[in-house]
Amino acid sequence: MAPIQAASLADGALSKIVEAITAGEFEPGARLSEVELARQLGISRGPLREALGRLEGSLVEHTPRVGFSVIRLTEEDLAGLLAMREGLEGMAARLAAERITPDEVAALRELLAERDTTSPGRDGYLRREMDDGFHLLVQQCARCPRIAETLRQDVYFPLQLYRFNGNARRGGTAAALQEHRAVVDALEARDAEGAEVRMREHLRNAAVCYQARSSHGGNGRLHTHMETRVT
Amino acid sequence: MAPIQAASLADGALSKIVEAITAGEFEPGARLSEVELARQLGISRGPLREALGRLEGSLVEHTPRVGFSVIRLTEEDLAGLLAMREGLEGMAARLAAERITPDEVAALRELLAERDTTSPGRDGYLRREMDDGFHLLVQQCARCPRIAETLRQDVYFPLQLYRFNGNARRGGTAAALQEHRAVVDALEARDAEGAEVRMREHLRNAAVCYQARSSHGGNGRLHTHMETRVT
DNA sequence: TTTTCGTCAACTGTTGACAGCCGACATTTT
DNA sequence: AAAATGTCGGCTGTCAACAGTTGACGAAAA
Repeated sequence: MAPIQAASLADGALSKIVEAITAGEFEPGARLSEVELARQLGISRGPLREALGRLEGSLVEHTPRVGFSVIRLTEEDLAGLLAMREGLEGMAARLAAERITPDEVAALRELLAERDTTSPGRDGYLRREMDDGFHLLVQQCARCPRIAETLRQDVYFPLQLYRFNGNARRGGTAAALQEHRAVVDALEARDAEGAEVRMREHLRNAAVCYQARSSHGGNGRLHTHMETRVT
Repeated sequence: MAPIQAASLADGALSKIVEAITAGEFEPGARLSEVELARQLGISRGPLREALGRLEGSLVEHTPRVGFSVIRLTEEDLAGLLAMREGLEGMAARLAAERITPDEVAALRELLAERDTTSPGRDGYLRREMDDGFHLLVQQCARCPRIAETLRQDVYFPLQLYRFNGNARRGGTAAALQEHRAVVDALEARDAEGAEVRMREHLRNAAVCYQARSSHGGNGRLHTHMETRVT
C-alpha cells in the first residue's frame, strides 16, 4: 500500500502561496504580511514563516525587520535566470539522450503530434501546458531529480512571474514546434551532443517570451495582440 | 557609512551549522536533534528550524514526524550533482568570457602563478583553497549572482561532504593546473565557446575527487596516500 | 524462544504571547 | 510653508509551552 504522508501545514501553505503568486494574485513587489496571510490560510505564523522562507530567492524576497514581499526581478536577473535555464536544461537534454527509453520517445512524439493537431485558434494556455509538459518530460528522461527540482524551484517559479504571451517574431509556434522536433530527433538518435545543442538553441530562441516589467507603470502583459510564442 | 545589519539568530545558526557539517563534525546520515542543537547554539527552536529548513536538500534532509539529519548521497545523487556543476559552471565560464575585465584576467593569472610556485610538498588544503578561489573568481567574472549562489548552496555544500583528497590518476595537480590555464587563456581571448568547453572538460576530469561513501563501513577518506588531485 | 502487544519517554509540529524595531502621522520649530 | 522631531500603531523576531506521533523497551502469550 502507498504510505499516506500527512502533508504538514507548512507544505500546504507553500503550495497555496505558490499557486496564488504564480496566478498573479500578488504583483511583484507586493508586501506579504505574515499575520494577514496566516489568517487567510487559517494557520499560525510558524508554519507560514517556514513556507515563506523556503520560497525565498525564487518567488519571495525578504528584508530583515521589514518582512516578505513578492520577488522583483531586474533585466539582469532575468537574463541570469535564462542563462541558468540554458545550462541546466541543456545538460538535462544531454543526460536524457543517454538514458531515454523507446517508450519515452513515443510519449514525446505523441506530445508533439497533439500540439500539431491543435487548431491554431485555440488559446495559448493549453499549448503552454503542453509545452511545459515537453520540457518536464525531457527532464524526467534525464533521471536526475536534482536538476529537475532546481529548474522547477529556482528557475521556473520566478520566470513564471515574467512570462507574457506575446512574441517578438512571427510564426513563433511553428518555429518552436520545429525546434522541439529537432530535440526529440536527437534524443531518439541518442545523440547527446546534438540534443544539448538543439535544446539550448531552442531556449535561446524562446527567451523573448520573458521580459522584465518596466518599473514605470507597465503591466507586463505586452503585445497581447501578437501571435503566441510557445517556449 | 556601512549599514550595520544585525544578522538574525537564524542566519547565525545557519552559518554555524554549515561550518559544523562541512567540517565533518556530523557524519552523513547523523540525526540532528532540534532541542539538542538549539541548546548548543543557545537559541530557541524557532530560528533553528528556519535555518535547518533553509539547508534542506543541500546539507540536510528532513523526514516528516522524524526530524532532520545530515544528507546522505547515493552514487546517482553524486553524479547528478557533478552534472549540474558542469552545466552551471560551464555557463558561468561562457558568461565570464564575455564580461571579464583585464584586471580580472590578471587576478586569475596571479592565482595560477601562486599555485605554480607553491612547493609540491605542501599539504593539499592550501591548494584546495586556491582552487576554490579560482572557480569562485571565474563565477564572479560571470556577473550572475544567481548561478554563483546556486552553485554555492546546492552544489558545493553537498559535494563538500563527499570530497576526498586522493586522486585516481597520477600527476593530478599538474593536469589540473594545465586545465585551469586553458580556461584562463580562453577567457582572456574572450572565446566564450572555448571557455565553456575547457571548463567542462576540467570539471569532468576533476570528478574523480568525489566519491560516495560506501554504505558498508567505509569512512570515505580513501586513497589518502595517493597524490592530491585539485579540482 | 519467538512473536505480539501495551506502555512510555522523547521528539517534532504547532500555537499563542512578548519584546524590539520600523514606518507613518501629528506636532513643533525655523 | 518646509523641515525636523516626538509619538504611536503595527509588524517582525523570538520564545516557552501544548498536543500528537514515533520508535523503542519490556511484558505477556504462543
